Amino acid sequence: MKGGPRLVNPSDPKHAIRATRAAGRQTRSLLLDAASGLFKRRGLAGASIADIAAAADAFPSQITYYFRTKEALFVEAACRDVLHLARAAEEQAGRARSAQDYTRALVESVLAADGLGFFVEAMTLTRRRPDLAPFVERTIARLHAEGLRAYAAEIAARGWQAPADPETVARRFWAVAVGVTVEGQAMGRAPGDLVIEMLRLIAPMAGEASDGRLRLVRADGPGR
Amino acid sequence: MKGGPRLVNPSDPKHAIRATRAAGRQTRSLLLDAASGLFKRRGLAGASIADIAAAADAFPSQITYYFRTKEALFVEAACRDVLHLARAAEEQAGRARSAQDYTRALVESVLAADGLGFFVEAMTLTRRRPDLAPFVERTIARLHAEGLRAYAAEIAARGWQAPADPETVARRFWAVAVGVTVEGQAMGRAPGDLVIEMLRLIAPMAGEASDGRLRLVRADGPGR
DNA sequence: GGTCATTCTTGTATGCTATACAAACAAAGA
DNA sequence: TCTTTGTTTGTATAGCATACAAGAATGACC
Repeated sequence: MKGGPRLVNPSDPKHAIRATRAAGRQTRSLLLDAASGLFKRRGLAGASIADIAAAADAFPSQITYYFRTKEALFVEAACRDVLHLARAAEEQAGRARSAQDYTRALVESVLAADGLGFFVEAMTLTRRRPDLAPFVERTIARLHAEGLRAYAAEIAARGWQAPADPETVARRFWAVAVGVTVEGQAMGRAPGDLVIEMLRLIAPMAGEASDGRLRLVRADGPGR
Repeated sequence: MKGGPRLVNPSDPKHAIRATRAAGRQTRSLLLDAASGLFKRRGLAGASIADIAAAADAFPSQITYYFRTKEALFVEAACRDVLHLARAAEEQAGRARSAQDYTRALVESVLAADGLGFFVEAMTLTRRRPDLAPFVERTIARLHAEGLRAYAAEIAARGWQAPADPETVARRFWAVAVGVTVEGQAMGRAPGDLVIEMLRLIAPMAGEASDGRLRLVRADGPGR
């Protein structure tokens, strides 16, 4: 039949194509970048496939070729983004000299420029698209685990004592960050206000005493 | 010109039509009910205007007539729903005999059947549709204020002492509820797990002592 | 170097959806 | 009865995601 039509990914139509050749990897990456930028600003419904393709200097069909659906692209971009965000926040916090500064730097970075809002939309999307849930779940698990590692490393390196196990603190941190982000979005609050609100929320969980100081103390100190 | 076409709401095209006649009020209400049911289960993008109209035995055009846009209908339905949810939760909690039971009943009702997920989507929608933000903001303010009133009433009626002012507790409660709901959705956790998680999160804020008991005590007791 | 399968790009077609719009119809009030 | 206003019924349209077709590039193997 003189070639005939070649079906896209005939072996397993459920999975997105992992670009193998250099050009393909490049295109895929450019699409992800463009999607990040537009989705972050306008949300899932606010950015069309045509917009994204145009921003990446590509064809709309290339999006369906590499990601199957717009929503799959959205989730992949959001997950990649939030992991970058978390890494940047931890790096920023790593320069802190006290437990209080550490927490504040972490919170400020995470809430800055509404980086979480993007990922929150991906989280809520999984209700309608359960097939994309595993991707998001893995990302949340990594957030907890990597935050856990960074937290544990900080504690060990600085000789502090933690008021709760790192995993619990990490889960609390992200749950509260999500809640504050969403409410802040809806109420149109400035990032600075969100930081203060979140610090107030997580401080007692992190072990803030009534005098406003964190209970993180040196292991050889008077704490615990 | 023999009548001619009658433009929809020519005076102010920005506002939805408040039904005045009995039939109109009925139609509007049926549409809201149908929208609540479908949106709650399938989300904004998961339910089409045609679906909702069919469920309400109405015409798609009637939705645009009464609500201008699908998203406005979504927000109105979500806000109405979450206020009902809050009222039901407070009524449920009102039967509690201890401060611990009060908190637990409140949390269980709010997290039951994912009633918050619907409203969370409305909150995040305001980023893309700032014109709908005032509606959501007013609802959040009412949630805080009514929860505040109920909380204050409980405190006064039972002679308990609060560890923080009611407004602060209300804001913390809702922020944490939102965060736990979203993470629970994404991680596919059962409602029971969410209740436990949220109780752990808000307990220290509500004044839980290290022995697990809330610090809410009778005013003539040993507390505070 | 020729053959061929695979990957990727380019382009078109389609079905669905929200919504704008037109006009008939119903219900009051003058 | 006539007019105004609210409501219903019906049609048209533009935008969208995506399915699909087929050429073009790439690389492996003989």
